[in-house]
Amino acid sequence: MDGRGKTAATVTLAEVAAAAGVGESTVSRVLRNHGSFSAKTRDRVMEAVNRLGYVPNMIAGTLASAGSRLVGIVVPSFSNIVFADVLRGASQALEGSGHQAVIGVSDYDPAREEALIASMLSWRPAAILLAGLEHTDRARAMLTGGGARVAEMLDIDGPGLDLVVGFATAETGRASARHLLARGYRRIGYVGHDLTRDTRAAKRLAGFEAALGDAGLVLADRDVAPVPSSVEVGRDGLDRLLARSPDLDAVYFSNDDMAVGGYFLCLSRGIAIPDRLALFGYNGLDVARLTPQPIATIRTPRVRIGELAAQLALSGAPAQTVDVGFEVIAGATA
Amino acid sequence: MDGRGKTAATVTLAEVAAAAGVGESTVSRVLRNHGSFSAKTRDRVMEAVNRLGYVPNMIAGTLASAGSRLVGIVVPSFSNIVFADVLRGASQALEGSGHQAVIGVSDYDPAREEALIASMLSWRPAAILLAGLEHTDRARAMLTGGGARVAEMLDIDGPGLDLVVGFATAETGRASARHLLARGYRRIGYVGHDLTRDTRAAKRLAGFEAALGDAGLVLADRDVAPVPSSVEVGRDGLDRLLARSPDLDAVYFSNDDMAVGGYFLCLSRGIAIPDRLALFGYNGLDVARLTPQPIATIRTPRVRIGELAAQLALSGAPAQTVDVGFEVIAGATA
DNA sequence: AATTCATTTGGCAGCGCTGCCAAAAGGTCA
DNA sequence: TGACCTTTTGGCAGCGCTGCCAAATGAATT
Repeated sequence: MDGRGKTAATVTLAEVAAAAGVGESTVSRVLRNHGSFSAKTRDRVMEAVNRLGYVPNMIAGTLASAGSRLVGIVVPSFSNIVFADVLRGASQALEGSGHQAVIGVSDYDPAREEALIASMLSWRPAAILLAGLEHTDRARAMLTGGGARVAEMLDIDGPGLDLVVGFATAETGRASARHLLARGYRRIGYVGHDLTRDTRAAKRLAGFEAALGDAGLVLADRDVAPVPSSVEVGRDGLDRLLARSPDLDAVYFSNDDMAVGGYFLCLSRGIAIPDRLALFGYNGLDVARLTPQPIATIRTPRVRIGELAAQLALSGAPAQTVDVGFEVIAGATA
Repeated sequence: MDGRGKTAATVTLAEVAAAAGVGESTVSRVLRNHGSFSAKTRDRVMEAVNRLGYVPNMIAGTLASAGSRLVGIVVPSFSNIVFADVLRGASQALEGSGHQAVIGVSDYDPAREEALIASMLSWRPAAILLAGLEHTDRARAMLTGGGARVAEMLDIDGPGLDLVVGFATAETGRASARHLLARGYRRIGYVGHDLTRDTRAAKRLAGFEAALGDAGLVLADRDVAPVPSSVEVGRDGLDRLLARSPDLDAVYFSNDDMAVGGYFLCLSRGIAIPDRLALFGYNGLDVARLTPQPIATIRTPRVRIGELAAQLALSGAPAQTVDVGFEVIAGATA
């Protein structure tokens, strides 16, 4: 137990073969349940495997057979429930097919994403799953090299590299605006977080503003904090926004974390929801549906997106874009 | 573009060597910046690498050099912020040292954890990071095989296999009880989730009850739902608990998700907090600190735990248990 | 018993890279 | 100029496994 990863006495296939008194290829066939062998042989081999505590070496197996059972996944963050759900869906799908997820976090940084993609490709993964359609040119070039299938998840507003699984991001913003407009709200503000990093949040806002424009309106005011989204940032953003524009009758938040923060501010201040102020979020977050008044939001099938992306990427499906849709949840705050 | 992961025309080290007019080992040395070579040679090699778009094959490299730069991480869930934070910490640490995280989700199932460990070991990882100290015997046996360093995270209440990084789980329960007792609460209930799967939640409850016992008290009532924790389960659990035992003056929740659900129930019902009912959670969850009244809870350094576990496992540190401690956050609900 | 065919098995050449060693090239000094 | 030392370089044998092919075995048929 010296602490170094020296693999003291690793048992190899050849040793198992010798112990079982069969050839190496026979052991390999039995272990992979591939090709034919007699029941007697199988028992002999399995006995030796268990007795010696043999653990197959995927590194060698992959090298020999060309084509790994690894799948690279790059997400912007672990903390955002959106990506946690996507990862969950993807893991589920991978589990079934005997693949392993190699996961990296880009922290919403395209350069980090590029670096992660490069290092993942060096493991010759069967597929790479990414969030969104925005990548550096070099990342694109590496991915189109042809080695691995590529699935871009969550956003379908634009051309993809291979597989694209998601929903129309800008359209979610438009739908949110239409919902508020249909309920008669006219003096609408926006509370958001770092839009330069979170390009999908920026697309939602663009769609939202476009729909307001169609109705002859503009965003009355906005507060955008250059930091990641959180309950706190939503609360403080709404606080600032209302200080500047007390006459707003509705606020669109960049996501449900932010909206929950706004909701808490209203609770603390005794601001009547939705009569005095309507709130609209984005994500269908668990906690936002269970506040005393469920928060109006957009629900997207995130787990399904991860699952479908993984399935398609591993099934050899042709390059395509799959729109899984989204749903407006009316809630009680708008 | 037939969709199969065939790696159309993969460039190999040998091809780069030929293109640069040098030997294979020279290319290898330059690429790994290891051993000596002249500046002129380096430029020639790098030019060829870029021109051909060479991507090193880690599979082959690892096989040849014995010892991979993969680190296996098995967590019970992606959705629970605790593990998201631990993963974030671990990823950060791995990033710096040029390692890749291979992540699996056990869904709180020891058998699945065992299967994941087995399949990760077949990638000959440098280390394996796990949540908690509870594992199947076979999992333990595989892990002590010596191939990879092992770090068990979050819980230090018991013997570990190698490295253990966390805090005294039962003691968090005791501290929670002492806090409530010090504030004068005596009729205390518990609202929890699936304790057979979440063994750490069970340990917290055991500690909590032990501290009550020290004060000559017992848990007045409890509601335990056999499902994963969520805001909704906490809300409904408190609802049931209060229907049965309306005279409780405080409730301990299995975690902050659950406590937030309870808090929302109180808001809806107009139950005065903490005068009529005190609430105590566990986790130091973002949203629980931002409710109009911050929820009393225990904060643990989760990101730090992931980071430290990864660092120690990769640094060749001797087997040891590191207690990173925890903190009682008084909040406004107890 | 001889022939044919299907099933089961073993041998061995790589997969692409690294580590080791020996050889070549370059520098220094007498 | 030649001996000696240092730096740089190339060759090649594996790492542990899989895929291919040929050989051995067994069953069925004439």
